[in-house]
Amino acid sequence: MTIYKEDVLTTTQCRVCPIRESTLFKDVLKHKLNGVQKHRTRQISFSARSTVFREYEVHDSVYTLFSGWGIVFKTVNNNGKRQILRFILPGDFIGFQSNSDGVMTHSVSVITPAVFCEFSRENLKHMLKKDAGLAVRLVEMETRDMSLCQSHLMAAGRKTARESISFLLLELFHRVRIHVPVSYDSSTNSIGFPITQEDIGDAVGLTKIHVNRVIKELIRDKLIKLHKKQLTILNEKKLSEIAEFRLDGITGQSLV
Amino acid sequence: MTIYKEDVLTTTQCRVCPIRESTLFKDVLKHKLNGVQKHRTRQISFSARSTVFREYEVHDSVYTLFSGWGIVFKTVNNNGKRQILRFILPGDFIGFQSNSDGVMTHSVSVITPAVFCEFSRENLKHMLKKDAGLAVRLVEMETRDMSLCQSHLMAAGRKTARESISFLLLELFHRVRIHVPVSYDSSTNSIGFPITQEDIGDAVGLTKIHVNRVIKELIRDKLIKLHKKQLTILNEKKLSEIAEFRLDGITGQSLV
DNA sequence: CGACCTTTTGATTGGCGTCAAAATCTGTGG
DNA sequence: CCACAGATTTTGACGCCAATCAAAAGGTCG
Repeated sequence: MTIYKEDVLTTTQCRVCPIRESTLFKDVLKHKLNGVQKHRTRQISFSARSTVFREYEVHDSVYTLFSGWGIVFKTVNNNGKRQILRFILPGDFIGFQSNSDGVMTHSVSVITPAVFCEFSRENLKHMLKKDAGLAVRLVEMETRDMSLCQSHLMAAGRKTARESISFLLLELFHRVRIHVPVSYDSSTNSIGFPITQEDIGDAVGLTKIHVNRVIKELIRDKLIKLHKKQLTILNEKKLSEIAEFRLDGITGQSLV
Repeated sequence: MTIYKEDVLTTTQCRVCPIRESTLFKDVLKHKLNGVQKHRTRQISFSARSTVFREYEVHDSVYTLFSGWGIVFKTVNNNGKRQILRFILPGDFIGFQSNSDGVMTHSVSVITPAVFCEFSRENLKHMLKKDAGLAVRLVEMETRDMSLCQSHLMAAGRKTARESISFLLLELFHRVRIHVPVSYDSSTNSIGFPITQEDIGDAVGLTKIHVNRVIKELIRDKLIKLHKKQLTILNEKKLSEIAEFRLDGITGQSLV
């Protein structure tokens, strides 16, 4: 983990960052950014597969991802197994918790090289208390993440391997397509897809071996193509049926 | 579903209700309750095993549970299987979503006879925009629920049946003990426990048959007792170790 | 008391895990 | 630019946890 930039961001720097529609500070950018930036805000870059913070650690920053992919996960101490709770894409917000001791309930690390913008959680909490609009935006993002988490719970608990994996692929495909358009190639209907089959397994609750068997099936059935870190959706209709996937909850519609 | 009381609640009626510490309207009770109550607020009671609202339906109310137990769940359309996403206890808040079309992403029904207090979601959204304190409280509750959902995802994905079931029993035990003290008997360390083994299975992603086998084991090992809708924790230390259970995230500490 | 719901037990099956190892890809240094 | 080491994917054999099927026993409520 290397500090990319220690000093405070300027408004200009933030404007050029690829912050997507549903990002926490969307409205803030217009008129309150100076307030946000006053307190220990900086960019940090991480090398591939490195750790941002760990479960059980005290950590008092929150982050917005600028570029790269990351994961939020927990580990079973008994057996060391990992469960990925969600994938983080550019524009996503992480690290917020409402407990007062600052002990994290999950770990975050990155898959690819990644750049985050860091904020103080305490400062964010102060701002939330004063700015209802900001708080509402946070609620929105939380409910979207909650909806996704619930879909994953349903997949892990009640769906077959084929269904769960199809769901995850479609979810990531559409999140990238909508929120990270630079990584989406509309001519081939494909996205950059930097995660391993082991990551997929840890997200849906399967072993990498079984993930591989199922993915080969999906490829054999001409539903997807997966090659050189590129994921192509060949038959979205059929895949969506298998996964029982629907776009609501991915789009992140606004409350306002 | 029967309408218990059509007219608006009075402040007095609300005071006597067993609203627990972390309820959404905690602070509001003091000085803003009139505002909350102005718009179509009433009590509704449901008979055991009846439905409050269903996934895919448009539904524009939100609720606080006064008494009884309920569940939030989703159903796999392919095979009709149910996944319980969370159990609702007195004081819990349900029905909030940030999507604008009001189509619910999950179903809610009750286990026991239950009484809810109903609010208009639109009205709540308006209030949120004006009242940062209320929004912050909602964020708090959302993050607590999120933390629980993530724990369940980890259980479903990466824990054994014994571990998952132990976790669920401990979670419910402590939530009742802390938030519904009337249902907790400290002399026997037991709680009223109205759910079936099938409900447990649908929450952790197992069949009722397997749940039964595992629960019999837990009873044989003198970790719990389960009789006549009463759950007794006999060996909390060992059970917590098996489940990797910790109280953080259940207590619902305040952000403020 | 009778119908239905829930729990319990037994027998059998199957989806996915585990173990092992080969094949392929990737990135890094010489 | 190649070589090599480690990471990732792929394949096969085998085992086990939990699902499925079936049915009895016990509880609950009108």
